[in-house]
Amino acid sequence: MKLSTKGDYGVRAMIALAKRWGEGPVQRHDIAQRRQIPESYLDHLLGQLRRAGFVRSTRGPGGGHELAMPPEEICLLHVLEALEGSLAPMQCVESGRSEEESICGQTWVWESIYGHMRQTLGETSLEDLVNHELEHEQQTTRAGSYSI
Amino acid sequence: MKLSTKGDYGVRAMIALAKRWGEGPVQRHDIAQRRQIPESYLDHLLGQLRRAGFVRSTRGPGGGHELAMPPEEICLLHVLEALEGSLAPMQCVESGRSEEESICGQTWVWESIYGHMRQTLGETSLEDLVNHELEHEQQTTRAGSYSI
DNA sequence: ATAATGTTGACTGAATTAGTCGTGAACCCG
DNA sequence: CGGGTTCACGACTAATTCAGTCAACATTAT
Repeated sequence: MKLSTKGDYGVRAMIALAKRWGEGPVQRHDIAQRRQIPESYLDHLLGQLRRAGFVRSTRGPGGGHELAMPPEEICLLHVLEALEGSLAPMQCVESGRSEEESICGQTWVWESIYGHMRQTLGETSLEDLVNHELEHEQQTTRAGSYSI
Repeated sequence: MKLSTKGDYGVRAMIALAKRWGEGPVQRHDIAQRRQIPESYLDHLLGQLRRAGFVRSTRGPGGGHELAMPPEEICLLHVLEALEGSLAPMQCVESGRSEEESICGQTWVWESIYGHMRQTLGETSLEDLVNHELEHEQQTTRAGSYSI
């Protein structure tokens, strides 16, 4: 039941872009370094995200990548599905074949879990993730600020 | 985010055993056939389930496998964890390392999803699965009973 | 004894994942 | 124009995991 690194990395990259929303293109190299993603691999992910319409890229000096829409309009579910395809934990959950149901016997449980997962991921936008991260940063900054 | 066939097959096998609870040992061959599991692979799964204490096996003629405790005392979560190890969708969800949090940025979402998943799987016993299956069988039987 | 059954671990093939690399294309600047 | 910067794409590879087989062995009923 692991999320692949593809999904993980992809979301990290999107968070990185969301954090710079409105500040012009961010370079691949920059994203890779900040979020610890192999740069040449990041290429593929950005490609998929661009084709899915979430990212806009410009070449040449001063080029880079940026979100194609505001962070609050992009939810985790769509990003992950663009990268990984369906997140369904079992075949029969997606296909809904009742023939297999009698052999498998657990479809209904996984359907429930999958439904909840989709809802949670669907309700969480990049903006939420960024805000959450900013809060966390404030805390650690405040804690360390005695050292001035 | 797929569940491996190991987990799927293992649960199928446990349902098969739960359905025969109290009727003595069931043979590997029987389980494999009913639930469409490769018989030699089922071996491994039963081994793991036995070592985890869910299944009791007896050798020799008339031998086979049976649950080591009543179906209502075995939940899906424990069965799956015995087979697959942790079901955590990401490393950092399990380890709870806050250093990675700042790079990954999505841990809290997955923690929530994982928590819900564990709760659902923990609340679902083999008995529940068997009952659900019996209800479903009744429906299909009733629907076809005009053919007498 | 012997036949039926479970037990174990080594082994293998296939599939998927996780990348790398090279070439090319667009763009900017002088 | 020409050279440096940056993305774009596809071919290729390495590593890992998954799924499954097989053979030798242990235990028990009769």
